[in-house]
This record gives sequence, structure tokens and C-alpha cells, in this order.
Amino acid sequence: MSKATINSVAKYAGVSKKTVSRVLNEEPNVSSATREKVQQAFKDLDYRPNPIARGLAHNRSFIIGCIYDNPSKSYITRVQTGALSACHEKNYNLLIHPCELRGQALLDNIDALIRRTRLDGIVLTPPFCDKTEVLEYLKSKNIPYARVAPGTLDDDSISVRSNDEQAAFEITELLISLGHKDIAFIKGHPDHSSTTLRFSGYLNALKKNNIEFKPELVDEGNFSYHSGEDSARKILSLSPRPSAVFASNDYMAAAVLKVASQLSLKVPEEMSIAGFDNAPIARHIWPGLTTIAQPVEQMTYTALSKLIEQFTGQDDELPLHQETLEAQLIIRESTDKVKN
Amino acid sequence: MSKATINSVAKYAGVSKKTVSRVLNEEPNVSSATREKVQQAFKDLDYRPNPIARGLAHNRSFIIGCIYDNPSKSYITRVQTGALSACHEKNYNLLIHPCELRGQALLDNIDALIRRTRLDGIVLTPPFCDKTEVLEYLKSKNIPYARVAPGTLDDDSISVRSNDEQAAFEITELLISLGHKDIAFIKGHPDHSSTTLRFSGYLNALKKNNIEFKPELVDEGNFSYHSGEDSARKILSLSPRPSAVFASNDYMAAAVLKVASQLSLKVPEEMSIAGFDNAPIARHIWPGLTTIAQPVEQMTYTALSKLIEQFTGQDDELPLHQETLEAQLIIRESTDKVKN
DNA sequence: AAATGACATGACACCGGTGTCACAATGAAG
DNA sequence: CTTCATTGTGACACCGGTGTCATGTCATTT
Repeated sequence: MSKATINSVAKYAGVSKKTVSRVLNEEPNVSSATREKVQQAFKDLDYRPNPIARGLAHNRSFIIGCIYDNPSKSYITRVQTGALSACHEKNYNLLIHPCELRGQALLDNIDALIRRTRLDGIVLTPPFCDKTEVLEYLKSKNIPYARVAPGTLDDDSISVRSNDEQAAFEITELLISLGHKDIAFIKGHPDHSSTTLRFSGYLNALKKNNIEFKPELVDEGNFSYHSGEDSARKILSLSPRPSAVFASNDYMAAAVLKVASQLSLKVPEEMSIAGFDNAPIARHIWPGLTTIAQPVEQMTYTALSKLIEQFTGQDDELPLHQETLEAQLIIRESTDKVKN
Repeated sequence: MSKATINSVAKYAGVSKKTVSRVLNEEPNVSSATREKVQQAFKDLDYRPNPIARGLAHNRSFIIGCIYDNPSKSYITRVQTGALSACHEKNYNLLIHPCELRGQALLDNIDALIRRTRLDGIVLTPPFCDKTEVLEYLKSKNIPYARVAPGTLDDDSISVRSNDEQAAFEITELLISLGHKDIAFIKGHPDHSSTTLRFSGYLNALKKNNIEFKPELVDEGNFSYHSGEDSARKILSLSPRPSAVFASNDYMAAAVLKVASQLSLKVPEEMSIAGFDNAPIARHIWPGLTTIAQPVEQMTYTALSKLIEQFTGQDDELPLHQETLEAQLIIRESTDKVKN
């Protein structure tokens, strides 16, 4: 119903459109008497500015796009939550855009999004944040973007990540400190930079503690529960069987737990399992998974806030485009001292 | 950079703005020679119409809002997927808007959304689709809406749901057919209409099979994993212990499984467990949960397609505003014949 | 040959805001 | 009492499309 336009407000308050606009935008050079008159008109007429018209005048859409292709629903939801709180704070809107990394038409897909919406900026989540062709494309189109959890910080784009490698190092050291020496590792999807980072954290921990790296204890997964099952079957049928498994995410770790149950292996008495991400499933299964919690919401919030500030802002050129937030080790029941 | 506007295209093609607009919108009364000239100009200049300007002229935003407050990430993601495919098909955009059902400021919150975006329509998911005050409010503001999985079809709004009650009936009958007589039931959150529907499906199945209803076998949950744990502890410590538990969703069912494991109760040998929703967790735990799969994506897709057609359409007044889609029983390992 | 109507096209106002600039009123400085 | 900033205000064009209506060109009818 709110049919009030800037014209009707102007008429009602007995001033010009432009003056109403000045009050709206808190511009200087409006007498306080006029200002109050106009503000009263706002209230009386229940007026709210039309964002579309404003967008047209500014050549802005006040829309941020969020691009993802991630198998984990909980991860996506957390990204969305963080993105939304940043958007709302700055009066922007969030458009979500799942798309397939592998699709031939990836760039066309993103192009269609940009054209359909004229969005003001884009948040890229893994694995897109590491896809050079996407970054190049956005640069060529002059679309500002921010990256969440990128693998590398090699350009000067806004990037917020957590310390995956360090966290993987810590959780591996936890297993080592519990006496485990044969620690299997399940890798993630090769397109994700976290796959490399987590693996290298694992390797570093072994090296630092003088534990021999055994390639046969490493299997390649792709972050999906199903891939975790396959890897778990291979790993748990090794002989000698490793006493612990560190999976690159919680879904795969949950799959290891399932396979262990099927083999009547007791967790954690006969086998310790660690995951990564602190997905809901980590506490929805029994025993609960020892894992790493990343501040996903906060990472996204921070990245997006920086992005919006960048094109809203006063050319202050904040030097700090890149930030690393702390991940946290969460110990649950799936890990315990090695049995002698 | 696509700086091409309708004016530049018009100049390039040597025609008027309006003619370009005609070609854009595939209006009749354009000679094929002119049409081709203009279309060539589109290509040469890489022109795409500006949706913001179009929106202003039409007083439309081409944006659909999706409102939800749902603890299940997977449910939300599925809703989003369905909504997005409907939106993209019709060249609309989807804005997601999680908000709290209980918050005092619920209506203010929705109001802010409407004003910030001038959206063209709203998709309401549980529990909002059953919240009278929200529906009244939207009606008063003349915002078209569609309801996904509402409990009642008592008004003439667009509604698409699945047969919750029938599905709950079937899964209960499955347990009965396996020889179970003492079947516990864990209710969902009272704000959700599905809570009532699923419970009544359970009751109907008992009645039809002449099984006495025992109130002590029913406990109140709220769809969360945590509430399921509490209920499970109560139910599994009853004596005599029921031989089966039907939880109103999979998270609570997973919690029952956890508590059973902690009590060293074997599932399904000593205890059958059934859930509802076919959430990812239903197949990510072992044994996998027998459950009900609802076509959530399709429900949302259908609801939204109808909604967009309604205000795009030719006043055809489709009579079929309401639709019920089939849910499907999925049998996994968590249910088996009762042990004698 | 004049009248009629179907088709093709463009001029122009409009959607609801914002930017630019001109101008009047006010007060301070010379 | 001028001169000149400073402040407050409105007229007007503009953002990039769409709707309305007038006009011009034909081919068809009488």
C-alpha cells in the first residue's frame, strides 16, 4: 500500500523533491525547521524511499551475490548467515547463486547472474575463490569481489580465511600426543585449496614429531560422505591397521565411524577418528567427533563488510584487505589414547 | 564494462529507443528488417537491458523473498534449491530472509524486508506459512505470497504441501507390520503444523490396527537433536521399554539412536527407530534411518512457479491454487521385526 | 480516386529518486 | 552601504527503461 513517493511527501511538506531528498540522505544545508517538517511528513505518510529508483539514479543495485558450490549444507548456511548480517547492517541485499564448478558454462552462468541483477559485488566461497578464471573474469568486468577461505593470498583482493594448515597440524599433534603413530589421512576434493592445506598440516605434524610418513595410509576422498566410506573401507582393511584416522572433513569422518561400526571396531577404544569443520553431524553421531571449528560466519561477515565498505567508503584505502581468523580444536569422544 | 544502454543501441541501429524496446520485449509490429538491425546491434554492443530501470518503469523489483526459521539446514537448502530453479526460469531473483518466529519484532522485520527491497512476492515456509498474523499482514500490504507445506488449506492462497499425515500413518503401519505394538512417538515443535499432522497419522495407524494408545509413550520434542536426546532418555528408560520409536524428524531419530548406543541397545535388533524428512543424517549414521522423503524442492518450485505466474499471467485465474504432492517411504536399516 | 484500416515507427511523458546549478536570503567583512 | 561568502532552496535534467498517442506508409476496399 505504501504509495507515498518523494513527490507526495514534498507536496505534503510544502517543499521541493530535492529538499526531501536532502533530508533523506542527511545532507547538510537544510534548516532544522524544514527538516522537521519533512520528517513529520515521512511519519504521517508512512514513507520509505524506493530502492529501485535510488538504484537507478546511482547505477547501483544494492545487491551482493554469493556464489558457491559446496556439498555441505551446513557450511553454506553458515556462509549465508554471516553474509546476511553484513548485508543487513549496510542495507544491502543478498542474492544466492549456487553453481557448478565443473560446468562448461560456469562463466556464462556467472555472466548471466551479473547481467540479470547488475549486482554491486560478489562473495566467493570455496572452491570458486581459488578459481583463477573466475577471478580474472570478475576483474575484467570490474565487479568487486571478496574471497572467503581462499587457499592463497597472492593478489590484493579482499580475503578472509582461517588457519587451516595450522589447525590440521594441531589436530594431528593431538592424535600423536595420544600415542598414535599410524595415523591415516583422507584427503578432500582436489578442487578445494583446503585439501592441500590440511594435508600439509598433517605432514608437518608428522615431521615435527619424527613420525615416518607412510603413503599407504593416505587416501583420496572428495569431502562427500560416500567418498569417505570408500576410503574408510580401504584404510580399515589395511594390515596392520592404523590406530587413528584423520579425515579432511566431518562427513568423511562420520563415514569412517560407520564403516568401523560395521566392522565391529570400537571407537575410540580400538580406533580414534578426527574430522574437520565441526559440522552438525560431528555432534549428531555417537561418539561425537573430535574436529576443528572454523568461524565461518565471522569470516564471511568480515569479508563482506570490507567489500561493502570498499565501494561505499571514503577512498580511505584501508590497508588491511586480508585477514586470518583463528580456528578452534574441539575434542569429543571419538579420540582417545592408543590401546597397547 | 557493458556500458551499452538502450540509447546507444538505438543510435547504433538508427532507430528510436521505443523500437529497441519493442524488439527487446518481442512486441508485435516491428518489421523484420528493423528487428534484425536491432538484434545485430545487441550483439555488436553486447547489450543487456538494465533490470533496475525496467523495474522502476514497471514498479516491480523482479525479486522474490523467501522467509524461513527452520533448524534444519538441509531443509532450508532444499527449499532454496527449489525456489531458485523457479526464479531462474522466470528471470526472477531470490532473496533469502531467515528470521525468528518468536521475535517480538517479527512483523517489523518482515516490514523492513518489504520496504528495503520492494519485493514482488514472498514464499513462506514452515512455520511462517501457518502464522495467521503474518498472512494477515501480507494481505493488508497487498503482497502476494505462496505457502510451502502449510498445515491447513483453509484460505485461497497458493499452497503446496505433501501428505504428512498419510506418510506418518504409513511409517507407523510399517512398524506395526513388523510386529511392534509398543511404539513410542516423539513430537515436533508445537509451532509447526507438521507436528500435529504427523502425530495424528501415528494415532490413526494405531487405531486402525486396534493397538491401544498409551500416552506415556509420547514425548514432546522440538525437532532439534538435543530435544530428541532428552526424549530418548525418558522413553528408553521406561519399563517395559517400547520396541520401536517413531520420531517426528530425523534429527530426533538420530538422537534416539545415539542414546540407544550409549545404553548398548542394539538397533534394529533390540529397538527399531523411524524418522521423518530423509535428512542427510538419515543415511550418514549407521544403521541408516527408515524415514519419509518429501519432495521439498518440488513443492517449493511448484509454489513459486504458481506465484510468479499469478502476477505475470493473463488473468487466467487458474483454479488450482492448491496442490498436494506425494511423500515416499524409505526403508533403511534402523527398522526390523520385533524380537520375541 | 478517395476512404479505410493494418502496420511500422518515433516523440514524449513518466517511473522515483539524485546531481548540478542558479538564485534568494542572510550575515560578516570592507 | 556595498561586497562577498555562506546557507537554504528549488528548477531542471538525468538514470534506462516502458506506456500512450500521433503520425506516416502502405495495401485494400468502395
